[in-house]
Amino acid sequence: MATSSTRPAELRTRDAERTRQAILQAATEEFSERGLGGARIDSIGERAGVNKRLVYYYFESKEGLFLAVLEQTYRRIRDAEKRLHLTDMEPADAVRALVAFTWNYYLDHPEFLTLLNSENLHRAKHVAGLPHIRELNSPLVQTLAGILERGRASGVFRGGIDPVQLYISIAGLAYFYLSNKHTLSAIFGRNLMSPKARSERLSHMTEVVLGYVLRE
Amino acid sequence: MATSSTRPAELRTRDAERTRQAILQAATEEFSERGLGGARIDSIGERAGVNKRLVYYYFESKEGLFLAVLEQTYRRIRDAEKRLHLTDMEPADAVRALVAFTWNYYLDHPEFLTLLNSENLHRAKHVAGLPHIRELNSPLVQTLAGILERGRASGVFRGGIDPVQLYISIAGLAYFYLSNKHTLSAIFGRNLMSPKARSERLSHMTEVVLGYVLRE
Amino acid sequence: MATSSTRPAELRTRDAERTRQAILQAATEEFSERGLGGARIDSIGERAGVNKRLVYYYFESKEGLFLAVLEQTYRRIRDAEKRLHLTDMEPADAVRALVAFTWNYYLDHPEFLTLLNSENLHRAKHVAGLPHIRELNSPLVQTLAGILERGRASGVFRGGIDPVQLYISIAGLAYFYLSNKHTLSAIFGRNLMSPKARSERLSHMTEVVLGYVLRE
Amino acid sequence: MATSSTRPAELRTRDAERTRQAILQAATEEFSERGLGGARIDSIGERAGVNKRLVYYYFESKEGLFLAVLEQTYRRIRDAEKRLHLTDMEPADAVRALVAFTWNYYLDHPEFLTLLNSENLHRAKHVAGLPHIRELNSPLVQTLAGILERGRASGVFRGGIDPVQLYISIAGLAYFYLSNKHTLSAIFGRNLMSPKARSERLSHMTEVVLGYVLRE
DNA sequence: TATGAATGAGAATTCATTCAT
DNA sequence: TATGAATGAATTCTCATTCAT
Repeated sequence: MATSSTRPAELRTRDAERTRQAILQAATEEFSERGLGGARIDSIGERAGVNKRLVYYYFESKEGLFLAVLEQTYRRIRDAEKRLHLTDMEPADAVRALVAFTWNYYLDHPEFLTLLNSENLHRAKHVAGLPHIRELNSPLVQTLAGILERGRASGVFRGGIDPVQLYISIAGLAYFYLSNKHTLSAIFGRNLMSPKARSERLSHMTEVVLGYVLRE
Repeated sequence: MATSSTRPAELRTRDAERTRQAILQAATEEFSERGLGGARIDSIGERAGVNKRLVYYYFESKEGLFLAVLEQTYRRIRDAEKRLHLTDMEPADAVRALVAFTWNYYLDHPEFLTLLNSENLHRAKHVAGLPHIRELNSPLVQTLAGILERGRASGVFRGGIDPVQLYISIAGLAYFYLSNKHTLSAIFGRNLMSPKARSERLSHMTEVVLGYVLRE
Repeated sequence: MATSSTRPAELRTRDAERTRQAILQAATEEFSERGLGGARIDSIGERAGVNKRLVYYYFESKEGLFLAVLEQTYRRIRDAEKRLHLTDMEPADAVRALVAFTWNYYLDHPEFLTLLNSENLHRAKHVAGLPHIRELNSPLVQTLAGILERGRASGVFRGGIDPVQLYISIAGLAYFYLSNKHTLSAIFGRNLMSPKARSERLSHMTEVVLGYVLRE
Repeated sequence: MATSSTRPAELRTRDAERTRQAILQAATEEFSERGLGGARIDSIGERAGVNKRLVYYYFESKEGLFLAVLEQTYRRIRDAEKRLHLTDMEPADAVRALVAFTWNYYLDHPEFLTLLNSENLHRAKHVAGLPHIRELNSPLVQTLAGILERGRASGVFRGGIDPVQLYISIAGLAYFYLSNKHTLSAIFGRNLMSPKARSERLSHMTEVVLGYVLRE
């Protein structure tokens, strides 16, 4: 049991925001590891080092908590994207950077993939109810449109590329590999997550994307 | 009552097999719609129109049933792949056909995507225990290797392409779009599943893959 | 715990109807003693000597069980009313019999009063959803109308009496005394339930009703 | 912040009393609508617009609050009764006035009925513990005794009427109709609370009571 | 093979109440 | 006097699974 007596001193506090964040963090891990259905409120309380009842105090219900986790998860990737500054780069470099960013972000934040899977299993019913849903839309799509246009204008990129399609493709190239790493590793009998394998995957992805956007 | 015990043996067997298949089909739907954790044995019994107890009679446990569903699902896609006959085609046509097949199969069998997600959420623990696990490996990888070599030899394809990477990329281009269609639709505010959108996606995917494999 | 091993032999059976009735009986007592909100499913299971889970197996939910209890309770009083045969009596005797029956039924079935109170606390939301709700209507109102008419025709009863009003009045004369016996006893400091007190109440009620219906 | 500690004492006291009353009023509504078991301290705090913790500050516990509500409720009806001045009237008029008062008070104070039901469900355990319990006793019983005696002496009333019985009967005639208005309306399929229906009920009640007390 | 009845171990959620400020 | 934070003990309900026939 995670009663207050077992909590480390720095958490044994009446700091609401800290408690809220601890729960959110614990929930992100739990939902990410077990899915919405498999996650246990008990377990989230324990991970956060708080009384289970507090989860309800702060988030109303399991679904409310899941929604809060989803929101934070989306917010974080959008924040990371904002720090990319692709517009300062040459078009081809910008595309390379985007592919690398996508790959690395998914690699470093596996919870993003599983949470997305959970939400899609539930047909996006949680995010669909969000008031600011369109803000979850990646600003990268706009940025990418600009990059593609710049590349086309300077003659290095082919024309007629839909930035939404390309954005989805870049994501897909990274996503499938990482999201299905367990079954792929088991079936191919090879470790897809070794440093070498990871490096090869990023190279491959970059080549695929550049092979497509670059004018021959 | 005229129970099966009064029927000739082969009829009894046929009924048994029919019942087994009904359960398997119902389970495929249930697991696909709700995930492993969210699926209900009760619900599977109802969908199959059989007593819940029979589920245990035929499949021992929920996990055993999930494993059987996974096996059948993999078997079916492998069977479909075998009917492709890519070796009879020109290399570029073969790649086009592979991309189209992947897209259409995922489109027609959404359960494949969600079941794979579920299994990966559980770190492939079910398929990992399969005795014939390597048979789940797609023969297409070998076929694709041959196609790439043929293309390279005839000068239409670039060299140095890893067939495993390419296979995963083709899958990923289709998978991400379809697996995340709910969140993507909600966030982009556009219907990704309209006939037009689907057709555009396939075109895009094909261009990306051909852009990569074709020698400039 | 009320596991099967603690159940008496005659209940340790797979007789569905008997189990159902045992639960219904236990629930009637529990709801009657503690109200809908105060009743405990655990406690009902224990009283019935069955696994708590069975309550849900047979009645879906606490509210479903409450509804079943209400239905049975109404059915029972209607059945008892049917056995009265008031139409065979002289009008004044019939009224006397009706008053006595009402008093005695409430006295012998205190659960009827408390269940009715609970249902009214919930604004009749359970019975309101019953398909055959009008069948809960007492046939006595029709019978009483006939008695009043016979009495009026033979000159012993006054005219213009609304049978619904009179039916409610007779019920009310008994109901208030019995339903509020605890507070009344506490406040008046006298035992309202002694045989003498009970007999006096019935006499009083009878006089009040006859004083009203009889022509002076 | 300018807290109450900076205010003069009598203002602080007035605020405290106001808060207490707000809680009491909110609790009356909550207990009345949901019963003792169904009432929520949270909800009472919200209704009163005060922090839930204050409820405990002023009333110790949920039961303590319920008791305070009961006391106030009884006090109010007794106060209203005191304003009746039945002794100034002719006996028959006094009885008419008492019936009308009872009916109208119950009609205007539905919380009295439900609170009484709650307290009886709990076998009067709260009021039983009150030190001044006999003060809850209606002075009307004494008054009624006097009226009955006056009426008998002047030859308009019959003799031998127990004022306690009559008091309970008058209450019962109103109580049952109003307390069970939801089930009765549902079952009879007619609106018992329309102005016409209410007026008819009062007429009926008055006739019943007068029919009983008046000498023929 | 088939089924209705029964169960124990959880699971989410509720709620009165107390703590710390 | 007032309040937000925190808690433990229920309580309803769920669910995979087993029993008995």
